[in-house]
Amino acid sequence: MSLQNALLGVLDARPMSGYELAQFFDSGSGWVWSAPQSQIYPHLRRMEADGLVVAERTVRGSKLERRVYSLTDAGRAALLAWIGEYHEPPAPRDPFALQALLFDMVMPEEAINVLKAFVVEQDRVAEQYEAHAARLRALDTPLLRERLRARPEAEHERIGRMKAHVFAGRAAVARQQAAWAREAIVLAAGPAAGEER
Amino acid sequence: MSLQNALLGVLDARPMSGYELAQFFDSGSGWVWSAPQSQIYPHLRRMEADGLVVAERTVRGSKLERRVYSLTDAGRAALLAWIGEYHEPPAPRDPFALQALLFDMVMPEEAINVLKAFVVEQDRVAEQYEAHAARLRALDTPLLRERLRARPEAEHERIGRMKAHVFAGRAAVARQQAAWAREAIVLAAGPAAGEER
DNA sequence: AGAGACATGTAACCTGTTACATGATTCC
DNA sequence: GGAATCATGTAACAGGTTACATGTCTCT
Repeated sequence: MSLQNALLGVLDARPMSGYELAQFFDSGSGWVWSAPQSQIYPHLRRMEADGLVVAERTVRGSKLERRVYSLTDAGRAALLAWIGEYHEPPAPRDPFALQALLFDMVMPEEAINVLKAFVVEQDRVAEQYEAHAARLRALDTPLLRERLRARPEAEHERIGRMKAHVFAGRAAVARQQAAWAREAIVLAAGPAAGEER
Repeated sequence: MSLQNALLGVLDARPMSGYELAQFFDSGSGWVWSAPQSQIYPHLRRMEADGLVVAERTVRGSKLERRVYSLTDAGRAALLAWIGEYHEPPAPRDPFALQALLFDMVMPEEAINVLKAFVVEQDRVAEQYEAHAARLRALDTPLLRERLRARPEAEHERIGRMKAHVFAGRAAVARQQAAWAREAIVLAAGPAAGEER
């Protein structure tokens, strides 16, 4: 269901082709949801069959067709219903926590190397999230600007702050995990030489 | 791959039947990984065919068969190799963040209700994680005790602290998310009556 | 003429979910 | 005798991944 709502949510900002949506979710911009092309094209067709979106066929040059999808009233209604309801979180499935739970089975140096790579990665993603949060707060991303065109100007700042806060939250989680991993490195090293009291 | 490593990781503590493993991952104890029975039984058969585990068939009563699986050397080696290597995190896919990004589309009260339910849930799971971390730190869970029987006593405390730290980390993330959601409630409410300066 | 972006799709496979099916054993 | 638990599975489906296939347009 979530892929569908992600697609509907982006199409609410502006109509897009499958290609544009695939770019959005395949890399970079799709920071809370990602999906490959091969999942997006068929799903758009299904959503069209279900009446959630309509495709306008347009031609670039003389032959190259694009199908530009936009929300129908039914699609928008389905999206709003989903957003307005609380949904149980998915079952926990955290490969890294699983790995970390078993670190006592390997040599400390191995665990520490894995943890260091984790720290680097978490700090990296935290920076990305923070940068994106800043752009949203400044109302300075292409998609947000499209979105705000349909909204009264008085709301713009509140909307920007709400969306920025989502990414700030992701960033905070990543920072937290990096800090956690740094503590884990100390625990994995154990009572090391030079650290005895 | 992770289901497989989760199974191997539990079997390292002690041999178990599919039924016991299914109970472990279906509810409660499987806090970092979960999987239904229907996934576990076939996977154990596959791991047996791959030589990662061996099943000892035993009979309870006069007819009821159980297959008790234990690690082979190959299984243990595969597990250790996985634990000792850094693995790229899975593509981000966070249904709640997606929902939160779109809260500006619905009425503030609706968003706030969803956020309140989220806070309750995150605080609840944080408590569970904290409780489990405390039990691990006290070396007081059945599975950990089994595990420690194969370890020199001098290591017990370090192992307990490392495992507890994993759950403490999950708890910290949950607390963080709850705090984030409380801030989000304020932002969603916006400049409300009585709050003007 | 060729490289790279534009544009849409299919096929095979793996993982995970929901529901169903079957029977034995233990405890009250 | 009946309920709960023990015990092992299958089938159909939904969601996601990797790789392949095809052709157009734009810019150099």
